[in-house]
Amino acid sequence: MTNQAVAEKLVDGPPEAGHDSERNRSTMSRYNFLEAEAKWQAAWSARNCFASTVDPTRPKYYVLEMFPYPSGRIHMGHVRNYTMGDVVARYKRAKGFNVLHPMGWDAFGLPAENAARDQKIHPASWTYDNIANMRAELKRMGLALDWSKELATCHPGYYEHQQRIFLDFFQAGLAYRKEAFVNWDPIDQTVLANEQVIDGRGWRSGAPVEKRKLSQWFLKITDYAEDLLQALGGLDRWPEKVRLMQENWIGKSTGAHVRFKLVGRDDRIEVFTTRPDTLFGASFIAVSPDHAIAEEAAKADPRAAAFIAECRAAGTSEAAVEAQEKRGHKLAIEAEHPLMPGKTLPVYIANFVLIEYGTGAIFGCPAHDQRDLDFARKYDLTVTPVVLPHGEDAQTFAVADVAYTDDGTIYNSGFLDGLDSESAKKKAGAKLKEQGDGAPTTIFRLRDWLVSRQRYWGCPIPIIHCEACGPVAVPAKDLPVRLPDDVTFEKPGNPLDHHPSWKHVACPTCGKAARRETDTFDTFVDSSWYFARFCSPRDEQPVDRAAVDYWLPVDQYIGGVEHAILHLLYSRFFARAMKKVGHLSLDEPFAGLFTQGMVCHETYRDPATGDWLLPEQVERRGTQMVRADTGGAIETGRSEKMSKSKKNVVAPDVIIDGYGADTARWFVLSDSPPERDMEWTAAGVEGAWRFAQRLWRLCFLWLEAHPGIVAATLPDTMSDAATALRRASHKAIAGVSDDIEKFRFNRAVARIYEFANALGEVAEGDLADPAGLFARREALTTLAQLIGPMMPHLAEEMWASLGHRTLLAETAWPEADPVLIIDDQATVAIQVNGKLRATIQLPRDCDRQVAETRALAEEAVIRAMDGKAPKKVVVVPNRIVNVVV
RNA sequence: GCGGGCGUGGCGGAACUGGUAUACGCACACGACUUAAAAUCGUGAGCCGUUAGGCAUACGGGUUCGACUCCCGUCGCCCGCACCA
Repeated sequence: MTNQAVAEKLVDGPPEAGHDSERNRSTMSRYNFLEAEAKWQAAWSARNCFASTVDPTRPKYYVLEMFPYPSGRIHMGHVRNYTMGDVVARYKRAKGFNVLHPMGWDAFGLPAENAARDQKIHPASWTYDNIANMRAELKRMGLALDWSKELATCHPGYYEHQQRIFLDFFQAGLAYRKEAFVNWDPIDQTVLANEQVIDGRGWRSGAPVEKRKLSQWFLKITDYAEDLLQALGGLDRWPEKVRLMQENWIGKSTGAHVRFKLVGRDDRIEVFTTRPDTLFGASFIAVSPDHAIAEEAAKADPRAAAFIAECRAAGTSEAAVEAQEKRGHKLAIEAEHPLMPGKTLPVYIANFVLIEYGTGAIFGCPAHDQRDLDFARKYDLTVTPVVLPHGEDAQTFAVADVAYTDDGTIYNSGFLDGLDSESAKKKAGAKLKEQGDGAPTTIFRLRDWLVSRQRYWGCPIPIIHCEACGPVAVPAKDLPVRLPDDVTFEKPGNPLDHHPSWKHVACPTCGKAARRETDTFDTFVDSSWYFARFCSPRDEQPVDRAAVDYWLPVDQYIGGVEHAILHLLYSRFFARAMKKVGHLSLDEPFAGLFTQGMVCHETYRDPATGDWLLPEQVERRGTQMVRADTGGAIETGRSEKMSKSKKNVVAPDVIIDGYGADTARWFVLSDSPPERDMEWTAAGVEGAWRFAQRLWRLCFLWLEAHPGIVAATLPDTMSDAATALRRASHKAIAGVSDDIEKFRFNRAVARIYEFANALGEVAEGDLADPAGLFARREALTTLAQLIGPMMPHLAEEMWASLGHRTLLAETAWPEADPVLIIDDQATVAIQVNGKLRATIQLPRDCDRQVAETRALAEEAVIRAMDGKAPKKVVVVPNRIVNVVV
C-alpha cells in the first residue's frame, strides 16, 4: 500500500475502524482531528501566540531542541524530540514564563552536494525545497514554536555573521592555520576533526581515514581545555553520562615532560609520563613510527623505513589493534638517563606509541606498565621493579608477566628511595626541572579543532591568501563571502577550487593578485552558535547583546546523546570564545540538557530473499507475521533504532494523516521514560488514538447530559461526592505538574489515564446538583488543561466546548488546592513481622495508639500473631503498622 | 581493559527519602450491546494452592521491625572510550 493509499484509508479513523452506518446511528460525532487540528493551528497562528519578545520585567525560559538537518522528511526521532520540547514550552508558558522556543535548519552539509551530483539539482534548491517540506510537516505537529525566528545556516544572512565571528577569533588568536597530519576521508574527499573519526573511520562516510599532511584552519579549543573540564562540575542539570564522556574526551593527565639527551648528538627526545616516580625503572625509549626521529632513521636505514611502512599499513582501527603484538625496531641511537649518570637506554621505534598523544615518544618502564613489559619480554630488556606494593618484601618481590601499575613505596631509585609514589612524582619532577631535563606538566588529549573542509556546500572561510601578506582577513565591508552559484560537481574534490574565477581576487592589503581560501567550515561550526543567533535572528550584528543577555543560557536543551561530545563540546567552546571577543557574557550556553532515547521498531525480513520489509508490508495473521501481499512467512527481528537500511521505519506524516498529531504526540510521550529508547508499535498508536476519542466522548457526553456544567459556579456547600471528584482533579494537577517539571512524561501520561478513568466511573445521574456540576466543570477544565501541553488541539477543542472564548494556549496553568490533595482518611498497611496481613482505613494523622489498637484488633493480625505477645510495634503515620512478635 | 547504565507479569513500564510490589498502557480471556462483526462499555488476571496461606523485583549473601530501593559478591544485557604512556 502506498503512503497515499494508507492516508486515504485512515482519513477518519484507524484501520478497519467504524462503518458509516454506525457513525450515522450514533448520537454524537467522532472527534474530527483533521478539522480540529487545522482550526487550532490557524487560531494560534492568527493570535501569534508563540511569538516572543525580550521583556526584562518577566522571567524568561529558553527551550531548544537540537535543530534538524533538512533531509527532506521528518522522522519519528524528530517527533519525539520536538514533542518533548513542546510539552516543556507550553507548560512553562502556562506557568507564566516568557518562553523562547525557536526552530531552524542545520542546512549546510554533504548530502546536498551528493544530491547535486546524482540528481543534477543545485544544493541550494535541494536544501530549500527540503526545508519547505519539513517545515510543513513540523507545522502539522502543532508545535508552539516562534516561527518568526526561523533561520537556516546556509542563508547568507546567517553565515555572514559566522564569518564575522571567525574573523574576530582570527584577530584574537583563536583561529590559526597550521600544517599538520590530518584525517583524510577518501570518500567524502575532505579532512575531518579528531572527534569526527570513530574507530578510525569517518563519522559520516564510514570509510577508513588516511593520514595526510595538509595546511588547515584550526580553532584553539585547547586554550579552554582546563576550563571546559572544570566547568563540567557546574553543569548540574546535565546528564552525568554526558559530563563523563566530555571529561574523558578532554583527557587531562598530570605528569612530567622528560627530555633525554642523545649520545653523540645535540638534540633530545622529549617524552611525557604520568609516572615520573618510575624513572629509575626505565629500560628503553620508544618513539612513534610518525615521530621525527623515526622519519630521520627511515632515510638512512631501509629496514627502519620498512618497519614504519608496516606499522602504518596495520592501521589504527578496530579490534585488530588490540590483538596486535607489541613490536619495535631498534635504532642506532642511545639516550642518556637524566637521573642516573652514565646509564644509557636503547631507542626503538615501536608500533604501540601514538604520535597524537603526548609527545609521540615514551620511556619504557616494564615493571610498572603492561605494554612496556610485553615489549621488554619480547626484546629481552631489563625489568627493574622500583615501586614496592604495600606489604611486599623488597628482597622477594618480582615482576613476571603482570606489571604492577598501582602506587607503593619507591626503591631501587636513588634519591627517591623510601618515598610513596605521590611524593616521588613531585620530587622527581622538581629534580628534572632543576637540571633542565624536564618539568612537571599537565597535558590534554583534546586537540585543536580542525575546521577546514574541502567542500562546496558550507560557509566560506573569509580569508584571502596573498604571496606577500600571507593570510589576510576579508574586510568587513566585503562580507559575506558568498558561495558562487555556478559550480559543477562532476569532478572529485572541492568544487570551489575548480571554479574558474571565484578564487581569484586582489589582496585587500597590498592589492596584488591573490587567492581566496577555497575551504569551507565544518558544519559543526554552524551549529556551535545558532542558539545565540536565535535570540535576534535578523540583527545586523552576529548577536544583539541585550537579546542574548536576556535569553541565554538555554534553560532546557533537548536532543540525542550522539552529540554528547561533538556538538555540545564545540558549543561550549564557542560560547567562551564569543565571550572573549565580546559577543556574549557567559561561558555555558546550555544550563539544562536532556538526552532523549531513540525510537525503535521491530525488523522484518523475507527469509526467501533476505530483503528487509517495511512495517506496512507486513501483517499479523493469528500469531504468525506474514507478507501482506503474498501471505508468505517472514522473520521478525529484534527491535532496533528506526533506520532506512533496515526499513523498520514509520513515517510521521502517515501517522498524522491517519490518527492526528495529538495521537502521535501522546504516543511518543507514553509508556517509555523519555531518556530511554522507546518501541514504536501500531497497537500503541491505536491505544493513544482510542484514548483521545475517549476523552472527547467523555467531555461531550457530560456536557450533553448536564448542560449546566458550562455555567456552573462554586456553590456554598459541597457534597461528599463532589468533594471526592474535586480531590481527583486537584491530585491530578499536583501530580502532572510535578511529573512535567521532572521530565517524567510517561508518568504524567499514566496519571492522566488514571484521572480520566476516575471521571469515567462517575455515574451519569450523579453529581447533578450545583456542587456536582461545579465539580464536573472543574474536572473537565482540569483535564483540558493537563492534556494541553501534550495533546494541544484536543485540549483547545475541549476548552472551547466548556464555553471559553479564550485560547487554552494563552491560559495560566491550574494550581492545585493543597487542602484537596490530602485525604482525611489514610489506607494503612498492617504487617506482622514485616508481612502484610491487612489494610485498614484510619483518620489521617491519627494518634499512634489508635493505629496500634486498631491494628492489633484485626482478625488476620491476631491469627498471624499466633497467640504471641507483640515485642514491638512500629507505627509509621498514615502508612504502616508493623507488629513484631 | 577502563568508565557508565540497566535487569520488576506475556510486553512497555510504575513504586516519592527504606514503608501496601506489579500503578498506567498494550496484548489476552470472559460478559453486555449487535442478525453479525467492528467500535464502545463492564469484569478478570504475577505464580502455586480449594481455602487458610505460601512464593515472587536476574542470582547468592548482609544491614533493618521492614529492602525493587542501601551494602558485599556473582551472572547477563546495553552504551561510551580504548596500545592515552
